[in-house]
Amino acid sequence: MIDPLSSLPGYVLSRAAAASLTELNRGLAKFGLRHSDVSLLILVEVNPKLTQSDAGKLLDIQRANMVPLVARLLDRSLISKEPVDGRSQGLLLTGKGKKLLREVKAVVDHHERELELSIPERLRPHLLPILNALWDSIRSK
Amino acid sequence: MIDPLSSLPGYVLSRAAAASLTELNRGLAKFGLRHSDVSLLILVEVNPKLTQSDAGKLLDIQRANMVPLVARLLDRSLISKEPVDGRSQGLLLTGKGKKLLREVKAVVDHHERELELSIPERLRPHLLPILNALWDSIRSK
DNA sequence: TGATATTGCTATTGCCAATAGCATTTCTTA
DNA sequence: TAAGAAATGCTATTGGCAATAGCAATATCA
Repeated sequence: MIDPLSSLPGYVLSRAAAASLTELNRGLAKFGLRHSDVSLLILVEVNPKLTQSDAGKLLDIQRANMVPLVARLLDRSLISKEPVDGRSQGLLLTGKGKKLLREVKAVVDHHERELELSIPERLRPHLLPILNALWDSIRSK
Repeated sequence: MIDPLSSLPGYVLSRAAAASLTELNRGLAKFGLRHSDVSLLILVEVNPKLTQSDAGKLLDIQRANMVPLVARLLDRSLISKEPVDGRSQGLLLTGKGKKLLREVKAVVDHHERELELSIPERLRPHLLPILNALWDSIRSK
């Protein structure tokens, strides 16, 4: 059985990412969270009062799609909103959010470490530069 | 605005993949195809009479999810089925499928080339080995 | 001030992956 | 060879995520 796809970077990139997400989401399930929730929590943690729109720009998620994501975390009191001006509100981690995030981060860290270890040692230094170069260039189109 | 996510390989992998897929799907739209359609077409082209289940294994798509995918391509007469034994059927490209695939491949090739060119030259030789290592290791869990 | 941009939102659509379960056929092995 | 196990294709459903179009309120800028 011939696999003509494993020589296509774009295809392998997508497959690897899908498999990695499935794996990560499996680990996050016990918190009732998805990877997108976690990415927002991490982002808000280091950027308190970040606007929902700005978060979307960093996460590459459109405004309209941020709504249910933020709403879910609000419902669970993991984040809160605080008015910045008449139309925008800053996002903040609640105490509950901070506490949960500490546990969640252990899962994320483990996942990231496994990912690093899964490639040959000599290639590891190139992992992040390559991925970031890909992202930067595609996103800026 | 601090971006704590760009140092997480798993996160950047997913973002890069999502952006890459969006880009590719934009190019495929004029054929009324999605990336998943194309991956199956390419796979069947080099593996005539490949079983739907085996295709799923290579594509990392579950049996149940192969059904609508195959159905769509059958409806458009891009592939056909031929009995292999009492329960399985082999997939084949039709003439129409082969013809369309030739055009589609130009778009895919262009996309893949852009991807390669988007990373610094010295990193290019590492691109496929890294991605394939990631995929292999995650998938085999 | 008037035009333009931004923010957050509603509503909808489509793709994709996961899960559970079913009938039929094939394989295995005792 | 008969019985249990596995494989194949499928139905049906669910949930997550991204894309699009459009709206009201607010802010910005010429």
